[in-house]
Amino acid sequence: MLDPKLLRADLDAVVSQLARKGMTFDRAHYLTLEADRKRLQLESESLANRRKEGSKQIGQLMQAGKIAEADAIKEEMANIGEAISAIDAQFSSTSEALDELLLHLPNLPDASVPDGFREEENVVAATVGSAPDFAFEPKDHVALGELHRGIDFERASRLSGSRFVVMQDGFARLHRALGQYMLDLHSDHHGYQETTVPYLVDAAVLEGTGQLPKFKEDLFCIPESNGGGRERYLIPTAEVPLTNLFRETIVDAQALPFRLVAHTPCFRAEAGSYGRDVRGMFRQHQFDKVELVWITHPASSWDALEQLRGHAEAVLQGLDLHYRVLNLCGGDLGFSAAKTYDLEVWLPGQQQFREISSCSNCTDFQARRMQARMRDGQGKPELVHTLNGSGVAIGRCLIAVVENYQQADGSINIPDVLVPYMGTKRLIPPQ
RNA sequence: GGAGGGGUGGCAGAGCGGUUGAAUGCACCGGUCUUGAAAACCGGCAUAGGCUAAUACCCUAUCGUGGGUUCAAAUCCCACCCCCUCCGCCA
Repeated sequence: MLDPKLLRADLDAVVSQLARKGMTFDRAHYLTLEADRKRLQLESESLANRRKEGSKQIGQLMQAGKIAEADAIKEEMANIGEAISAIDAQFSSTSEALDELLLHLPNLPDASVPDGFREEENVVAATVGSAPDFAFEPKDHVALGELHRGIDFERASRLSGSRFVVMQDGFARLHRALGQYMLDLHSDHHGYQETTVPYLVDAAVLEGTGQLPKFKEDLFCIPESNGGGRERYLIPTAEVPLTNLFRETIVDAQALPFRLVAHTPCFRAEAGSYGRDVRGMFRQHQFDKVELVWITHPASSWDALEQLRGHAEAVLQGLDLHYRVLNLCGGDLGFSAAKTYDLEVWLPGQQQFREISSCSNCTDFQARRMQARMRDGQGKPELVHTLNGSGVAIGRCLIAVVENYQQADGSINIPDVLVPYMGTKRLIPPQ
């Protein structure tokens, strides 16, 4: 959420910054609501003040035994009470409308974010390594999965429909190895605190990180089967529970930054992507991901973003994969992000770079929604900054490994860092 | 699933219809004392919203959450959420 005070103080700046994200802001609607809010709030509060004073007097008169005088004021206060309820009804409906409007506004892009609205306008910040040079026609992961009998879409769809996968044998093992490798790398070498989290969370938690209320159709919702009860949502990323660990808390600034890592499944309805990436397991309703989250002092979040990006890159470097880093343009930024680096890995099967990680600084946008704060010295509590990044998407990483490490005979070499987890240096297709 | 107990400031813990944003203790900050530290003593110390140039003053709200009763609710009533103990069941 943006700071409501910023909208009041410098609406022009907010409007032009939102425009960089491709968002048109309804100025007139906002100004009307804001004017109403101010008028109604002032009115309601001054009436409440009179009632408070009156009630105090009644208390004093009653104790002094002046019942008749007390009764007179009681009558007056009863009228004020009615006036207050009338004003408050209007006030709460305008302030709800205002909150609703505010909850739907995305974070503002940082100055270092390039202009643009299309994917092609993202800026390549770095390109690392080089594509493997195959002396044969490389297969994609679907063909390799078939050859190794390691990936089974057909049986998965019989269980759950499209966009689900079953993996077995070497592929299943590779999937596990990748998760372990990433978790160990981040917790042992990058200083992250390994964390396990719930996969089902309340709506308020998703509101905290910005998935709700605007993107409900992207989520799987789980009502309790007995009809009543509360609704919970399957997490679309571990960013949601990890970041919300700090909701409604005030931490000591000395304890910052907090750096957390979790390996979880992620669930996405993919409502807006019918027909996209239908082949293979690139885009699934359920996938595993190792997620990195930082909770920082507001003064150090930009430095943290560079470090976070480095930690995600280290995963790919360890696997010796070819990738590039994009500085996303304003129009391509996510709802909560002020700046995002995407890591795209080279997939020989598709002959292109595809997203495997996204690292974002959300500044105080999520912190304000969650009321995640810190206390620095004697001052008032201040909002923290939150960052998140994939470190990295496991299923997509598996695709990258098998496609990049395939051999002419269809076997797949195992990257050195994974050998301890795999117990073998090579996956050989079954006869 | 059954039976009880409980949610109050950073923590512990009083208050159970009236000038209570809330006693007291701990923690924390400032000061006195001390060569220094500790102890002791004195003072300060919630959060949010509004107004505002202001992190000043003032106003409003907040004692798990939401409703209700009342001139007035931390205190009474209702619903819900969460936590704890015991029993049963269970990965």
